[in-house]
Amino acid sequence: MDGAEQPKRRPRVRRGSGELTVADVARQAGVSPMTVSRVINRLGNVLPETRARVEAAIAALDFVPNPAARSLAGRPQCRIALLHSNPSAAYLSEFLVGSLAGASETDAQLVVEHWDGGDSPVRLAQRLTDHRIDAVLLPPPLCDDAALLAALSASNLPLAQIATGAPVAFADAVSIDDEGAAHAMTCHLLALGHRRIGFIAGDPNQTASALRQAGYARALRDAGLDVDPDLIVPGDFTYRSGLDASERLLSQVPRPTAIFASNDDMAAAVIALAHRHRLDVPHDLTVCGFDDTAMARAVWPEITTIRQPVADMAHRAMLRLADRVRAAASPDVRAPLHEELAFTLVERASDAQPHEK
Amino acid sequence: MDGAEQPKRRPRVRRGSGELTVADVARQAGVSPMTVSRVINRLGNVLPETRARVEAAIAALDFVPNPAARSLAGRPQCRIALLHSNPSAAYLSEFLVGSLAGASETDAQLVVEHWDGGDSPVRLAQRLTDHRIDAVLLPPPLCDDAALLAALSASNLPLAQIATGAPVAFADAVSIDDEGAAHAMTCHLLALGHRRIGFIAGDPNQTASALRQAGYARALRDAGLDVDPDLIVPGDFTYRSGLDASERLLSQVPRPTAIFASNDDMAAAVIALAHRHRLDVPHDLTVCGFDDTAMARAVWPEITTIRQPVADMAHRAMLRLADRVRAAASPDVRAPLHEELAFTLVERASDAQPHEK
DNA sequence: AAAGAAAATGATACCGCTAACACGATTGAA
DNA sequence: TTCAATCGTGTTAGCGGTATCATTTTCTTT
Repeated sequence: MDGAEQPKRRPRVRRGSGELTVADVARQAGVSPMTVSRVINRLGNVLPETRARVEAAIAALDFVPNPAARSLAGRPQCRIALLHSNPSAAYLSEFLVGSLAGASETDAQLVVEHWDGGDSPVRLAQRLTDHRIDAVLLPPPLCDDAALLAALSASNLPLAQIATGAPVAFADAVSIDDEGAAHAMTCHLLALGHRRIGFIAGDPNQTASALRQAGYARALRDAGLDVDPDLIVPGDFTYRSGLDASERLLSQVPRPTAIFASNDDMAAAVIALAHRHRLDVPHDLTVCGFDDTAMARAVWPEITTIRQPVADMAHRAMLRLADRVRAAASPDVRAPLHEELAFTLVERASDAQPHEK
Repeated sequence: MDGAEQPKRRPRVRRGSGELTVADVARQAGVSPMTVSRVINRLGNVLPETRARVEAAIAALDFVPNPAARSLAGRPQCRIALLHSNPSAAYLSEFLVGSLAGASETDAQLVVEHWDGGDSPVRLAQRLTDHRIDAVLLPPPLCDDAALLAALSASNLPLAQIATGAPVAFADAVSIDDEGAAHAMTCHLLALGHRRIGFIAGDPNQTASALRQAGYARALRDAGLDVDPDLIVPGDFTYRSGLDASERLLSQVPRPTAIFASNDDMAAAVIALAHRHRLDVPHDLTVCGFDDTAMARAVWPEITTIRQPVADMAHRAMLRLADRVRAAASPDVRAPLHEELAFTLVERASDAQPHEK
């Protein structure tokens, strides 16, 4: 041993979690870490052959980049709020599942915020920016609140409306064709042979309601039938309103042979009331709903309804917002995009051909 | 200018997002960044006076530490899976909201995973560890699946059972006192004056079912009443089963004056059937449920039920798991903790005193 | 074919925070 | 009084990526 004093520092203890890093992949592929990063992020200027080698290495090692490091190293953080008004809304869980999937895909953080209208929209916007929220996801019914939309937009927050009937110019929107779906359902009832079809409208404050009613009316007209105003009764999407509405419909003479409710809760109410009137569903009365929420399969008979791909919608909206937040600095701010996803008519047990008396 | 060549590198462009850092706080407080970190993480060995100064600086600047940097700098990552079997279960959204709150508090990542029993439990465990899941949150009914629990535990994954009736020794558990809650509800019915109280049992595969039934029976015995086996009918938590069960109860002579269903879906079915029998709820028949899911407020009259603080439960479980994952390296592995949260009896419109005929 | 432009890749320095260690100031024990 | 243990705080070196610039290679162009 020489007399020179040893350097004081000993080799530091590794803190690393032992997980793979870009360096491991780089070694395996015989390139530099930077090239690996380029491949991962699909940045151009990588020879196809190199890219292939790196991709092979990634696959071989089953490498997953560390999101924390990623976001720390320059990629802007991205916190997206899901603003809801009703924590027990039936669609919320599907909503969350979809958003969460989108969030983890884009390495965004999902923050669930609640707003019941107690604060003013402006205060809410303030609260959100204080919480460093970068964008907001708006499920119904909040997606149709004009004052809210205005306030959030004024705070320069990118917005996404989900399942709205009236997309605004300054927000992204993902929805289904409510009018078309209601049209399809009505056609389905017509095809079964129904001619007197009652319709229970939805909450007039939600934009989708009018669209659904329009689809119903168009289908009747297309079939050469008159739209009888007596067969259209108001509702507000609650079970209770469905009870009142169906009472009005079922007391008519002649009674409608089918009732199309604007959502499943009201459809469930129709079934309950029909049973109280000693009517068999679907033998004496066909009932159908809209949304395919848990209620549709909770009751008996299970309700024929329109399925909205809620999880998908939330997923798409999430990706779109993350994109927008990350691209905010760049010059090419894309115009808001209004996307329409396909709905499905799911036939269950509450519909049948009209019964000849 | 001197002739020496300028260093090639120019000052780098700042990539920072302009957000505050520990350094800013340190400057403001006149200490080093490390001391700020110590204060934030409540590590000991900081003079109270220094701590106060730092805390003041944090408050003044409204500083929030960057979670990405935090986890990158050593704190072990923490990915927790919420494993569910039914994406549209009524409680799932509350569940997610609570878990998400816990996740953001502890800087853990929540991953939602679905399992319908298609894969073997062992394969599932494999899949989870492949996805680098560190711990698993189990809501009902999965929290009672013995094979699943065994497989996950064998993979060394910390587990938390939520709302289970039978906590296992090797998992954390957060639940309510199902037996006590059922007892309380039954006492409530007795206090109203009911003596013939029907009971609809829950799915025998879920451990909470037996507890609820036991609570019902104990309350009757406490009141000096016999437990009439004819008044206890089986169910499986579905609306459909509630329909069958209540048919059996309502056809008895004398008819029960109250029916206590083990969950809200079945209670809703009781109401529907009662209406079909031209019975007014609650005038002719008192109905109550359990869980306080969306169904309880969807139907009319709204159902008197037992509220489980699902969001809180998920929240607590989440914190516990994050703790456990982070403490995994340390020697003092705490014993699993079984926690019991308070329930609430929420009175709505489906109960009343028995009506004298 | 030489010079120049463009493309591919590498090297370096961070992002914001904290583990590990260093070090001066107290405090306590011998 | 001297030396060691302790405490409070500062210093250094990463964590695992990526922005930026440097360098090398390849392809044009005249």
